[in-house]
Amino acid sequence: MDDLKTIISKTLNQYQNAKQTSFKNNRLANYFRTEPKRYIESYIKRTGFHFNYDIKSSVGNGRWAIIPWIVLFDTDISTSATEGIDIAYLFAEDMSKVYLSLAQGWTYYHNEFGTKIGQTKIKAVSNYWRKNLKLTSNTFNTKEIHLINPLKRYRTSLPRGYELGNIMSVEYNANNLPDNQKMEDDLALMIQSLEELKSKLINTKDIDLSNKYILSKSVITNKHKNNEYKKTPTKCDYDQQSKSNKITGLKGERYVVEYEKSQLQGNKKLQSKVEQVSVTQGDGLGYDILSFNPDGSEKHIEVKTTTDSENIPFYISQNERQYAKEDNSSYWLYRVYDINREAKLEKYHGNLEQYFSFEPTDYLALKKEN
DNA sequence: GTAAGCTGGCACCTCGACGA
DNA sequence: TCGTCGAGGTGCCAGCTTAC
Repeated sequence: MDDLKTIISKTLNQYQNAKQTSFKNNRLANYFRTEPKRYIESYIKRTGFHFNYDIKSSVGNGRWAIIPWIVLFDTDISTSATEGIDIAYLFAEDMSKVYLSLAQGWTYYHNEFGTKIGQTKIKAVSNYWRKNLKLTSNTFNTKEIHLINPLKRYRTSLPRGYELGNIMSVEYNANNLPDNQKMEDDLALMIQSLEELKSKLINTKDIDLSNKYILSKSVITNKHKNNEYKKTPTKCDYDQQSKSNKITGLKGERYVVEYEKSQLQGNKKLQSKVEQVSVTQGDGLGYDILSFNPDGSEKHIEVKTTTDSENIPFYISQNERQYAKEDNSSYWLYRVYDINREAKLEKYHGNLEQYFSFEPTDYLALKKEN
């Protein structure tokens, strides 16, 4: 199986020649349809990211595409390259470069608004996300990307749509591709950004609703100090951000696993049973880490991690609160903070009501009966 | 008035998924 | 295995707009 760098390098080097040959049963086209999916899937499994995803790639259907692409979807918010927001490798027409981009599907805007207005709309939404996402790394920038020759006339609006749909990106020059490890690291950071964006959507099941919300520019988000509500395009949901920040969360969980093992150094049998169940069994158990007390009784540890101080509030669901009450004797909440500097840990045992106050952050709206 | 550019509609192509 | 259908993409063409 080829790695990410090899896949991208092969495409950059061979695509223009391949375009001169028949599209049907083309070797590069077949390679491009299968190999990126295979590699990225194995990468996600290896890294332990937990989200529902799909991977697609295209060099065109029936004809060679001007801009070949590889797309990684979070299927909660996007299932097609034509709509929603996803992570895309977009190859420049002249194959001089490829962008890893947090990208919007252009066809949605095209079909909804037509080419001219659609371009204005998609640009507005890109700008919105640029302002409202934290740039977690200096790797990415929010400059416009250049996939096509601006002096050339194109029959299709797709390439320009891809350019305008870019929210943030990193450019890889064909003559100076980074090593595979750097590409994987960038992909991990981009997944982190996508998950942050997902947490800020108005409705993750309806991207159309979120787009309309952004385009309306009448955004009610933050609770004002005087219990009034103000209109602002900025959301500051620290809790949601914390929840969505998979990388930070995984780092925190791994930190706790190592910490717990260090506490069980005298009992190798118990030490070997410490398990990151959020990865091995999924999120449904109500806790992240299975560990043990020295007497062998189980500890069910929920890990809450932030990059900032311990005073930053964190998100906890109603189910998690309920689980803490029901599993009072075994339940622990480990609060990991300053994870990117010198990680620190605070531990809370049993019912969380004695340690924290809780504020509701979401409401379920039920239609009133007439 | 005319030519060039832009846009949307439509036709057509291939591929992959799915069901009979 | 074969037929059907949807997805994703491009080319052609007519109609509208704009610049000279």
